Amino acid sequence: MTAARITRCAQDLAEERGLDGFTMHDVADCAGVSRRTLFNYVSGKLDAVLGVPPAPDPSRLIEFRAGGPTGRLADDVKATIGAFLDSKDLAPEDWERVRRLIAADARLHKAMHENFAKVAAFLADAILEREGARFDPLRARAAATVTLSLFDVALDAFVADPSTSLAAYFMAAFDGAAALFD
Amino acid sequence: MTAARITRCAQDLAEERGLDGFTMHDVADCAGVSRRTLFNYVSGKLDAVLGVPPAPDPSRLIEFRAGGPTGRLADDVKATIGAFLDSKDLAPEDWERVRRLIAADARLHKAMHENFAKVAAFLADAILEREGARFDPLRARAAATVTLSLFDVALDAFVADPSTSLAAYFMAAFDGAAALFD
DNA sequence: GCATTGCACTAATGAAGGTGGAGTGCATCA
DNA sequence: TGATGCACTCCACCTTCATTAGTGCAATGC
Repeated sequence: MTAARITRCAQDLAEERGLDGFTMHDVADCAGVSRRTLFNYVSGKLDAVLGVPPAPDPSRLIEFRAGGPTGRLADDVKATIGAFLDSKDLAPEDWERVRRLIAADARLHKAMHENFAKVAAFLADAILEREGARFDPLRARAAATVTLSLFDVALDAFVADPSTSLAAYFMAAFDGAAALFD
Repeated sequence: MTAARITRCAQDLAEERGLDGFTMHDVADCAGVSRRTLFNYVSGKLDAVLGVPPAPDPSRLIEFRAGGPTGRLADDVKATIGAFLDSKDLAPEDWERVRRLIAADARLHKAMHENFAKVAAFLADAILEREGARFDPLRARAAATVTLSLFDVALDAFVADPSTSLAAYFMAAFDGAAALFD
């Protein structure tokens, strides 16, 4: 449908001409909507190219806040973020294209980081709710920052070598960080 | 002596005029050395203002690589970084001035981050040596990135509220991250 | 003999100005 | 009610220029 068409057009144009080589008017023409309408589907140019970011699954968040799915915080963070990262159901060649685009322009890399930063902040709030007084604001901040930095590690690894999925790299980075705190 | 004089002059000038409002020639005149000699003491303008970064203590690094001081990785990382952050022996009012300068100019904040990034990379190498095959490159990268992000949390907290030392904030952030992996 | 310094050079940065296009609000239309 | 046209603001990027940061090298002085 329209959002997918927009993404495909934006990616085609970005690969051909680079991020600065096409306008949102070009994308709109390609996708068959007006430029104004385009912004009803994507929040900006970078998201047009990257595709609409997935929304966190409300039921998983409810479960997480209630202490699930396993009861162990680390495992539950892992499961929740892993599911989020896997929720973007792209074919391998689409992931490969996203990877190439991210590698080619630091602004896209930064946008990925920033999109995930929102998720990490959300998760920190959820941790505060779930864990109560055990987590003060500094701890919540540390948790969010660490989660985000592990995403960065995973993203860098994915861009460098896409034979492993972003979610799997995140899991590995998470385990690596856990080993630091053994 | 000379390095301390350079730092004091650079800080005076930075507080009066902002980072762009004085030249290295001004600092040199104030400190009583030539501009050329100034660079024998500091690597650049930002380090003139922040003071020369401490060097990691070689004996502590040797101890760390050998599996010390306690044998538990998390405790040893904490102890080693804590000692490093405490090794800059400034009076409270000097720390307060550094804090004000960092808060006033993002470039100084960034320089602090980058100075610590070198330490974090060093530590990751030391972890690789100490822990051997248990830590592959991705794990080492995750460890370094997490350590650096916890420094960022500590630095932000210190700039916002300097009633606690940078080292103590780092310890608290480290414990907060450890709680994430419980 | 080594640290300081002067000098000349390159590289980097900030300021200022301009521009195209991103992003947004609002009214109209189908 | 969603799509669209239109007008507007804001912003990122580019260019130009001047200043200064940073650096290498040779000379000097203690």
